[in-house]
Amino acid sequence: MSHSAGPSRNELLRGTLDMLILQTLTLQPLHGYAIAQHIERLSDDVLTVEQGSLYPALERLQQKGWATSEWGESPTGRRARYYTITPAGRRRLGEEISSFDRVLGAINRVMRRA
Amino acid sequence: MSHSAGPSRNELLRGTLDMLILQTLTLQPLHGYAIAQHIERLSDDVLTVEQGSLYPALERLQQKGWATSEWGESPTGRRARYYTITPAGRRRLGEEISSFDRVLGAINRVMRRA
DNA sequence: TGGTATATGTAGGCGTCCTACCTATCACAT
DNA sequence: ATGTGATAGGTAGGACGCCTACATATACCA
Repeated sequence: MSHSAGPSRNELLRGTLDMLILQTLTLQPLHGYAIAQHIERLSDDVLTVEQGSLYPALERLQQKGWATSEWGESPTGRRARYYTITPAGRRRLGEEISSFDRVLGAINRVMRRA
Repeated sequence: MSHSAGPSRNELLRGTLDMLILQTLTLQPLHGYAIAQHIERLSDDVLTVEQGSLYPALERLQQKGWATSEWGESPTGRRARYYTITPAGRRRLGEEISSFDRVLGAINRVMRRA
């Protein structure tokens, strides 16, 4: 175990993982482990990306045609699968952002702070 | 059917329904159907609250002690179960709002718009 | 020699939501 | 009178997305 005690609370809004991964891949192709680290660090460790969520998500993105992958070598010299966002993936990301903002605005109106 | 064709897209962020219901109940005790309408209308019909989501959610809230209910009569003269938020429910609502804002801030940082 | 970080994955379970259904009452139009 | 739509409450079954836990392997360092 790398961190202190306490039940690691589930800090990820359901349905946002694909968006976060696609956004991360707009910067550069990355392997899964690095994608997770990037999301966790940019979020100041508020978000956690478990392997059991990450790899199925990456599999989904490929099946939908939003990312491709190929084996490569990480900076540390280990084998790693590098993921690249596709043009369809960029379009999809735009749609997910729009939808997210739309729903978020709606939530804020219900919460009386729009 | 009351609305036009097309697969009614799932417009509700997973995990936010309890928060939206509790927030609605801070205004006044309401019955389930009216809660759903209130959320839908305040959200400009962006959010939809299906009965299959609503009633299990209300059941959850009662089991957790965040709301109580009693039978009453709606303005239209029909029998209706009125839900009231408890003090514990108000505390819970505060926690859910804090958590939501924390995660939202984190997402915005990852999406590079914090 | 063993532990930690890196790296990829799978299996099984769980909660939340949706679809689809059912019942019932009341208002209103046909 | 008949039926349609809005109001009102509910259940059953399944899909989906995430988590926990496990399994494997390599590189590096103490």
